[in-house]
Amino acid sequence: MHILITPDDDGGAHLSRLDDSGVAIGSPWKVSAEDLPQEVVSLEEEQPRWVWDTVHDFYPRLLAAGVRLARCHDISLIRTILRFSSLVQDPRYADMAARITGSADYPSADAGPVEQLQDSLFDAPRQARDHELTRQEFAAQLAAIAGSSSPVRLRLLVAAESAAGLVATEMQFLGVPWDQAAHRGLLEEVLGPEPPLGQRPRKMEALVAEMRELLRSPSLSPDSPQDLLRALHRNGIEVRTTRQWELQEFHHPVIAPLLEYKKLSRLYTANGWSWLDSWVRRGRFRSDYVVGGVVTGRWSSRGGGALQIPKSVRNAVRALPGYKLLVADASQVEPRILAAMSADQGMAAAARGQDLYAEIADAGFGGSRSSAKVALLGAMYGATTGESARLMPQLKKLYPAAIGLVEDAARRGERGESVSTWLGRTTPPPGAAWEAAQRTQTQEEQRRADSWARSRGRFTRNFIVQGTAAEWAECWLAGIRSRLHALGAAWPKALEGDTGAAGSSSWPVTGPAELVFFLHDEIMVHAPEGLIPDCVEAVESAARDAGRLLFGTAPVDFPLTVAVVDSYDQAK
DNA sequence: CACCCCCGCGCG
DNA sequence: AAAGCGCGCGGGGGTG
Repeated sequence: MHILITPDDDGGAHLSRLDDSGVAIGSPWKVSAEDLPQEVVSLEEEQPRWVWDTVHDFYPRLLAAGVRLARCHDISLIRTILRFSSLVQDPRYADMAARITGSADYPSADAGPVEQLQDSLFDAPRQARDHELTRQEFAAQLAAIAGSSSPVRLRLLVAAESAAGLVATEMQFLGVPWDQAAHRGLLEEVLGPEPPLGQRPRKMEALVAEMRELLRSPSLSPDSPQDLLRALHRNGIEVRTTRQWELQEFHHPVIAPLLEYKKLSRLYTANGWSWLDSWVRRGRFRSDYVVGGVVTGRWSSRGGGALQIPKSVRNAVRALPGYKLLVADASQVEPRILAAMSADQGMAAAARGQDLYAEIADAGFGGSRSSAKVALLGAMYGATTGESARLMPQLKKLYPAAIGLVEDAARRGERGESVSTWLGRTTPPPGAAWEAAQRTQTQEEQRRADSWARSRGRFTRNFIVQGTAAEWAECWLAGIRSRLHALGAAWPKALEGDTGAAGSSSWPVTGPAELVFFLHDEIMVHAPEGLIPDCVEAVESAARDAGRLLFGTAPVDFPLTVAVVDSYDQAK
């Protein structure tokens, strides 16, 4: 059973029941903004799949009203996947998706078959038409999937991606528990007291004075790469850039304070007092998570640099009293994914244990784990120089199927072709740069075309691995979510309305064990101490399930590193 | 003034 | 110059 829900101008919604092909069962009905949460709760008892254009339309306010939903189909997220997927063979959905994403006046423009609805059924014809057009797109998505070369894979991807939309919204709603006082203490210790507006923190100012002295540049402005570069050159330090790793190569008294300054400056500008004031409220750091925000299918984030929380401030991420943070990290996901997708027997054998790199080192790199790791990362990223490139032939001899798979993906990219992940997410078309590269005349143009092709090859090479790893991670995440949801339902209602344990009276307790963070191959659950063993079991069984869902019986393990801690810095 | 690009660095 | 993949963000500096 599907229930389609679309927005109204007055904050209410239009709802309708749809069958398994997306065909309407009966007529849509209208629900006011006020009645919506209760209506949704009672419909949820039928265990429907909620169908909406985007999770943003309704889910945030449903969460605020204390409503959680089990499953959905997120038309916008699925549009992004299906419009390019090479598994979809009928071009009609891609055309529809192009119209929707490309023209601002859709859906009112291309009404077509629904014109007859105009005069009847509703007092608000335009919204009725929007509801019907949304239904039509949903039906078109189902048809595209059913007619694809692998409905099984696409259905899994659609379920995982839609569940990801729910998790992302829930994580944004909850926020990462953040101890503001601990963060301030840490800043004060490293940078000195919070400076007045327009001034540097004391410890940074002291380093600036020291550098000006050492470089005999009284007006040096270390925040300006140009200015800094000139000052370094005047003192015989012939760096080409002011990057850390390059500065490290030089021996000069100014290097140490300069590197220290850069470190402090980073903390101050990226996660200092103003960051705290902008992004942390009532003990929670909240950010927008953008599911499918990366071409490969990874998430991106908007606001506060949520996916770049530096190690140096992770001590401020703290469980509330009586709670713990469960931090689980999937080890070496990308090489394991490569082993499974390529069905490379040798690499799969190496991927059966806890440390894949060590196994590969023993198999062909004289036991050198670091060599094995550099070689494998180079193979997945497309290294062309240095140690990594030098080790490639040996790696290819050991694992011909695995290395063949990424090399084939690279060749396809170089030719301007597309590649796909295991579940069917496909690279977007190369676009104008590729067209231009086809019409080279001068040598310079040819050189740039070659450079573009190599770059595209590195992208497609990595895309299949990074993208499939993202699919595994979303399946893992969805599995954790549904297990925690079940745990929550079984948990005594004691926590309901109880804000004492949380210590922050204004925070709604919406469930006992919460997914609060996700970072590509790592998750964080915030849960009462007593529930932690169940959460660990949930996280581990979800990882096993994710491997089976994608790769069936393929003999590749996806082991986790699990830590139960009070603050994030204690993990790993 | 807004806008855009580059630089550098944080994360996986 | 470019440089092994994918991101977001803040600051500098130039442009209109």
